[in-house]
Amino acid sequence: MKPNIAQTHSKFTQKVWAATKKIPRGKVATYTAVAAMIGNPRSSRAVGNALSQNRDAHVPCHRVVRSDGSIGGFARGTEAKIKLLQSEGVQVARNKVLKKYII
DNA sequence: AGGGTGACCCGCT
DNA sequence: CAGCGGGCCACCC
Repeated sequence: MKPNIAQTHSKFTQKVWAATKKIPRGKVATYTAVAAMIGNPRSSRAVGNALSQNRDAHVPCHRVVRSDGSIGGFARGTEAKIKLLQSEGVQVARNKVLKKYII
């Protein structure tokens, strides 16, 4: 269960968003990669948590996928996430982004 | 301080 | 290739 979403975001969460913003259009990064960018290569799970808190489009959270290329999650649904990626030129097949697009 | 949850990951079967 | 189990981490009550 997810009670109420806190408005005050921790340092960690902000770092996650900052790293996510750096992902270039047309490319994608894995949760682990983002975790590594902020200096916590093992916090991939926590990264997913942080991104789930972000409901705004200012952060390209749709450019973050799983390490195996599978889509992962998205507040507005997996379908929407895939569409966004494709609209940016990222090819998706069988609910997975091609490895070549992963940084 | 402790327990539960989640947009994860990896190894084994 | 799919399913299961155990491990990791940050955050909430």
